[in-house]
Amino acid sequence: MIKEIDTNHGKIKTPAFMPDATYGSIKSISFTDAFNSGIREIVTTTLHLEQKIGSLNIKEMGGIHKFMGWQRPVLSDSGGWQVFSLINAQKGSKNFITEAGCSFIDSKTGKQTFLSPENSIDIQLNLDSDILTALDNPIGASESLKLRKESIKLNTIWAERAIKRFKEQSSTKNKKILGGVIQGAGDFELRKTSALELLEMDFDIYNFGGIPMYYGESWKSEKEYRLFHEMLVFLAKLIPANKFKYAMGVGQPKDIAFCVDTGWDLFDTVLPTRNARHGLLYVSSPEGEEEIKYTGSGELKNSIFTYGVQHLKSLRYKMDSKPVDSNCSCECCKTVSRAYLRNLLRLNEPAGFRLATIHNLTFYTSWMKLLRNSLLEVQK
RNA sequence: CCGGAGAUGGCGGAGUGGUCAAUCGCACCUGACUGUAAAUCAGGCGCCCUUAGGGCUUCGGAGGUUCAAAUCCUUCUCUCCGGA
Repeated sequence: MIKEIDTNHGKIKTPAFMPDATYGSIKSISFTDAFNSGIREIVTTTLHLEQKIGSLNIKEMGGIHKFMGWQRPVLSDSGGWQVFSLINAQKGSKNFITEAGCSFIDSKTGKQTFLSPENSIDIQLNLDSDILTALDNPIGASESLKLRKESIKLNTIWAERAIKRFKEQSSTKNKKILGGVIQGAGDFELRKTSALELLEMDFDIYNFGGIPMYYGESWKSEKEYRLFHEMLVFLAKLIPANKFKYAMGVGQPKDIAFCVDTGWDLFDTVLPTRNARHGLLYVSSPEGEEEIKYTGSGELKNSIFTYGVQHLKSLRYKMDSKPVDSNCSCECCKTVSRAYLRNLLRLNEPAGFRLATIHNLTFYTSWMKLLRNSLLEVQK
């Protein structure tokens, strides 16, 4: 469904895709580039900003919008993902999690940052982001049931403490929005428990803390990929219609289409930006190496969405003088050939990263527009 | 001309009797990437067989020693350094 999220820095038209500006920057492009690529809202990360810059410093500099030079909505992630990727997945490191919170050590500087549900909120308020996220505690499906249950319990406790702090600190004139993150890996019962406990707390947004639901490669098997989709459908049904649904880390264009089809509103992923740097370009389907297709089955019943992909560093583009996508009007497609961009990327030239990123973000924003228009058609 | 050093797979550069089709880096090829510790990572990279594995031809050229040579010997060619 087409909805709007009203923030201090403008309205977000959903379904919306927000690129990740993890360190306060969308890698290899400027915010002007992002805007010109159709981006209207972005995600940034609490832990990284706190660790590298310091939220109090950013507050002193006038807040994250002024600091970055971006006057549109900013969503801050809580640092919960780092709990998973930097602590759970790296056993034996000096990082740790307790009920109080979690500690991260910057491997490059040795600097320790402690994140609790409360100070994660404080940090995000210092940043002055528009949409905040409660500190969450993800868990992998390969852990024991006992551990998974404990993890969900802690996730709920943290969420409760986060929303309490949020309500204490937020002023009425400065409207802020808070999201709570549903965890539970690939287990429907645990997900349901997590969702119902969080629903009692009345967050503005409910987040799917999901991708990846599994450690290693296994989650990409057909069976688990199906489970991932089933889980998204399952959770979407549990979340009331007056709440926004944010599928964190999702994902591939076809998965975003699937999520939009099943009622999810917000998305973020590093795929378009990272893949751009690595030479994987998203294009309209006739221009790609193979057709990737999503056929609507929910709200978007009877609609078909297709696109393609180019491994631009491949030899096959060496002498290709066509633009990356002749149906695209971004700076990249208007000015350079595949062959030239391929060269820039192979040489790790920043100019190549920039053009490829601009292209992929333009693709993503067009994709979202396509999905939104399809929803509008259906709603008529 | 004399003395010294050296010639290794696209390049750089290990290896000085068997475990060497030959470490490693670069380049090259293919693939991955999902709330970014990612300009990253994985695999391939003499030829042939679809893989496990096997077969074949390689370490400047030619010849020799040895059960066995990129590795030892002889010789030729070339390169670099020093001295006339």
